[in-house]
Amino acid sequence: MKLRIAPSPTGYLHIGNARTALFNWLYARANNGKFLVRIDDTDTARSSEEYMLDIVENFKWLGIDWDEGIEVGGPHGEYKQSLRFDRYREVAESLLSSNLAYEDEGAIRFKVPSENQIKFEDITRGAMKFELDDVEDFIILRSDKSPTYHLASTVDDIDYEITTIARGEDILSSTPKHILIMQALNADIPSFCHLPLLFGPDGKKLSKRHGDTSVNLFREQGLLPDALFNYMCLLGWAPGDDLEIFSKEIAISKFNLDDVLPNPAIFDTTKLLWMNGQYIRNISYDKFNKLAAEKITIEIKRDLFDKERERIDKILPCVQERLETLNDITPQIYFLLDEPFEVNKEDWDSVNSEDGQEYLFAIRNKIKDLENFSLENIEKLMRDELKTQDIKPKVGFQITRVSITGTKISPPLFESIYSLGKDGTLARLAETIQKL
RNA sequence: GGCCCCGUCGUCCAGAGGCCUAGGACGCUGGGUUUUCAACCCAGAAACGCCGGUUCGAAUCCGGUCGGGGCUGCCA
Repeated sequence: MKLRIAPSPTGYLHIGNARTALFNWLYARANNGKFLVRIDDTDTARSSEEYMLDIVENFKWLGIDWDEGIEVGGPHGEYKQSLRFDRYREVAESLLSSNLAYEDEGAIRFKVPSENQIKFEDITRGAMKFELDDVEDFIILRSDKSPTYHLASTVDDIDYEITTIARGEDILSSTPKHILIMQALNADIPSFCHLPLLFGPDGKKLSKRHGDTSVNLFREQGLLPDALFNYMCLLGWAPGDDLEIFSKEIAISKFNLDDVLPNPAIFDTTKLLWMNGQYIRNISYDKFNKLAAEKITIEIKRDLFDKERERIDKILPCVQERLETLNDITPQIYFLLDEPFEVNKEDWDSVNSEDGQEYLFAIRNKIKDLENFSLENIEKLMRDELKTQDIKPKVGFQITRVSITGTKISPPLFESIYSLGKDGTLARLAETIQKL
């Protein structure tokens, strides 16, 4: 069994293409088959090297690997259609000379036999039947002698011995043309599977007009590849037993193209974000720490100082619990960086009170005298002072939070203070008190 | 218009004649926990497009209808 994905490098890797690649990959892996990646760049005007690199790079990022094709090589050259135009011309010429095609204004058209029909079995859709009367003679070689998609794709599928073609449903109506070419070339007809399309929230084929739907974007937004992978699996398929969060291994062990739903799915990022949060919470501390450092560095556009790293290390476990994407990290740890510190005016006003101010003075003096600046001692000190003054936690803690972190929304208070360190905390408190 | 595909909660999925007074998840609403935001826990609202037929019995099979979508390029 051999499957393939054949992206056209006319744009960054699109989420729809990624999903198609994923299902092909899963099916190949589930059946001990081969998976091949080739580049369908017959549209030379719109294709670019940059897009090709992006597509390949993002397949890898998602954890999709391949046994044959672009970059990894194989018995059929470089797996780029733009390098095989001679081969396609040769096939077009042979079709021409055997009278199965004809010239039309410099182009070559395939002659579709009339009064006949093409039947095939689609893996997810069952029996398909097309009347050839409805299929026009179609161009296989353009007047500039470049091949069209129908020709190039079909010739490659034959030459590379693809046994199962699983692609988007948008090509379902073109399949009779491809079968026609295969028959004309006396090739074996592979199995076909037309996967349901991914729709945007408006119920239309997912495309540019729905905004950026590239895999890149999700990557930049701080999605984990495993989370995206898992989520895409769920678009048109499920492993059963109401299992929703699962590993690639599980997916491979359960996957079957037969089970893929024939109806389109709307790509909605809400659940994806939730799932990403689940994945973030499940990765190891070390891995999270590494990812977080990378993200922060990118966002503040400089390396972290050792002191900053120490502080961030302390708070990260708390941060890991309250994230949706990796991009949510920096705002939460920003108060620990050696960057200009600012208190949000609105937040300050909403937590400011006379009791609060008194509390601030008191804990500042107590912290100054605190010898062992441990998490436990900080908590004890702050709770004791609450009792001394007989005020509610909210009154004392919230004003402290804003003084220390600059905002009402932050990681847990004691951990934040502990991470900031004694000197840092005293400095922040002093700064606030001075402004009173 | 023609050809083709599709139709279960707002969304994703379960359901392959009786286990369905339709299940799970996200989201939503309410509650709990709580020093903020999250996370977490509990509860709730929420769907078989419609009409016929087959059958003792249909979300499941058939027909029609309506609705949505795709293709209809010398794009893929």
